[in-house]
Amino acid sequence: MIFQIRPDSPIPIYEQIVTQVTFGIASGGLEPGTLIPSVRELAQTLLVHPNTVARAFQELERQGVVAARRGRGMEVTPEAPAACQKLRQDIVRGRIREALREAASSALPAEDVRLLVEEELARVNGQRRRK
Amino acid sequence: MIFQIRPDSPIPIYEQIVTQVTFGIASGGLEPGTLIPSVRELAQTLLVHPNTVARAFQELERQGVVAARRGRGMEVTPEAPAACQKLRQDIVRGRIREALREAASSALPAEDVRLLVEEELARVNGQRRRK
Amino acid sequence: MIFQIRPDSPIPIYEQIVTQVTFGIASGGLEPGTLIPSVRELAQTLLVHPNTVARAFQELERQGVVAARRGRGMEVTPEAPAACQKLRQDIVRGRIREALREAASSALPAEDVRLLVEEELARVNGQRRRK
Amino acid sequence: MIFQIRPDSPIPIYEQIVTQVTFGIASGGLEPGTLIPSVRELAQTLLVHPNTVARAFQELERQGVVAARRGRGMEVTPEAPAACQKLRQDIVRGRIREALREAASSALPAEDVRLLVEEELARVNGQRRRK
DNA sequence: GTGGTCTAGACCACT
DNA sequence: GTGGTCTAGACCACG
Repeated sequence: MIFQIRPDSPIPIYEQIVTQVTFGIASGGLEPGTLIPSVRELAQTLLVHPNTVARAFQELERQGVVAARRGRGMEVTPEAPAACQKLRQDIVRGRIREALREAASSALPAEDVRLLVEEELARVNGQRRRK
Repeated sequence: MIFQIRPDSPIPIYEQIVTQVTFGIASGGLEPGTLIPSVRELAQTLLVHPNTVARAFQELERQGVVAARRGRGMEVTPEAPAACQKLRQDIVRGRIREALREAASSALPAEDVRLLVEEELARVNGQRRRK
Repeated sequence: MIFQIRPDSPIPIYEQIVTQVTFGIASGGLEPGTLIPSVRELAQTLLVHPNTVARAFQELERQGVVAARRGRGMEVTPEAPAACQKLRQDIVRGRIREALREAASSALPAEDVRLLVEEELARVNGQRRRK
Repeated sequence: MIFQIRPDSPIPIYEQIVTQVTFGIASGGLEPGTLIPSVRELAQTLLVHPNTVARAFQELERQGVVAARRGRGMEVTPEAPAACQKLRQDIVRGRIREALREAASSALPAEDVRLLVEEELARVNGQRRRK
C-alpha cells in the first residue's frame, strides 16, 4: 500500500489515513490477517506525528476493521473487507452527493454542471491511466 | 435571496455565507449598486451571531465583490458579477474534482463511480424540479 | 475655496472638511468676518450628507474658529487665522512625525528612509507646480 | 522580536500586529521556517485578547507570509522575506506620501514643510541612537 | 440606522 | 500544547 498524505489538505491527516486504509482493505490490497505497519513505522514513512497515526488506528479499531494482536501488532479482521467495501461506497457517494448538492444550490444551469462533471471525470480517468 | 445555513456542516458558517452571497451575485439575484442585507438583519434571519456575518462580509469585501459605504451599508461592486461567476464555477468545479479524485483513489471501478455520479445527479435534479 | 473630499479615504469626511476649512483660514483664503457656505449648500456641492457637514461645522464652532451669527450663517472669527495657523502646523507636524516614527520602527536603514522622503517630497512639489 | 502596541492609536491593534510582524520578517528578525509566537503567548505579552492576535495572524496567513502548521503553530514561509521587504517599503512610503500630501494641501510654504521634515527626521534619528 | 474593533470565554479538532 | 470558530455583548465612528 502506498499512502498519499496531503498535510495541507483541509481533511485532517488522521482521517486521510483512516480512509486510505479503508480503501486499501476494500480494494483487496490489504487482506484479513495481514499485520498493518506499526504506529512508529508508519509515522516515520509518512513524516507524521506518531500520535496522529495512533489516532487513526484507534478509529480503525473502533470501526472493527483492524484489531490489536497482543505482542504482534494490528491485524486486518476477517469482517473488514465486506465492511470496508460498504464504507467505501458510502464515503464516495457522500462526497459526490455533497459536491452536486452545492452545484445545485449555486444556480448554475444543470447542463453546465453536467459539463463540469464530465470534464472532471475525464480528467481523473486520464490521470488514472497515466499512473 | 434565500440563504440556507447548515450550522452543523464542517464548513464554517461564515464561509457558507460567503459562498451563498457569491452564488447570489453570480446568478443575478444581487445586482451591482444594490445594498446587501445589513449585518444585523442577516444575522437575525440566519439565527447566527452578527460577528459571524460581519466576518463573512469582511471576506467578501476583501475579495472586492462588495464595498462598504460608510454609514449606509455594503454595496455590490460593478466588477462583482463577472468575478462571482468565475468564482462560482471554480468553487463548484473544485468540489467536484475533489470528490472524483477521492473516488479514483478508492480504487472503485470507473463504471461504479460513473453509476454513483449518475444516481446523485438524477437525485439532485429531481429535488430541484420538485422545489 | 475648493474642497477635495475623498469619500474612500480612511480619514472621516467630516474631519476632511474640518482640516480643509482650517487650512483655508490659515492660508488666508477665508478671512475673518466671511460667511462660510451653509450646511445645505456645502453638502450639495460636496455630494455629502448634510449631517456630515453639520458635524464638521459643529467641530469648527467648538474650536472657536467659526461662530454662528443668528439669521445670517456662520462667520469666521477674528481669532481664527492665528489659531488656524498654529493648528495647521501642529497637524502637519503630527502627521509627519507619525510617518517617520513608523519608518524608524520598521528597521529600514536611515538612509533608505531619507531617500523615500526625498522622493516623495519631490513628487509632491512636482504636483504642486503642475496645478 | 519586541512588539510595541499602542492601544489608543487610531490604527487597529490587529493591524499594528500585522505590520510589526511584517517588519520583523523584513528585517530578518523572523526567518523562514521559524514558528512565530503562539496566539496565546503573544496575547499575554501584548496584554490584548487572543482573538485580536488570531485575527492578525489570519491576515498574515492570507498574505502568504506565514502558514499554519496544524497543532504546532504558524511558520514563516520561504517567500515571506522578499514579500515583507516590499511590503515594508510600500507601507512606509505610503505613510510618508500621505503626510506630505496633506502638508502640500495645507498651503504651508514648501520651505516650511521641509523644515518640519528635517526637524522630525533629526528627532527620530536622535531617539534611535539613544536607544 | 450602518459597519468596525475589541474583550470575554466556550468548544472543537489536530499534534 | 496549537490554531479555528462561534456566541455574547460592549463601545465607537459615521451618515
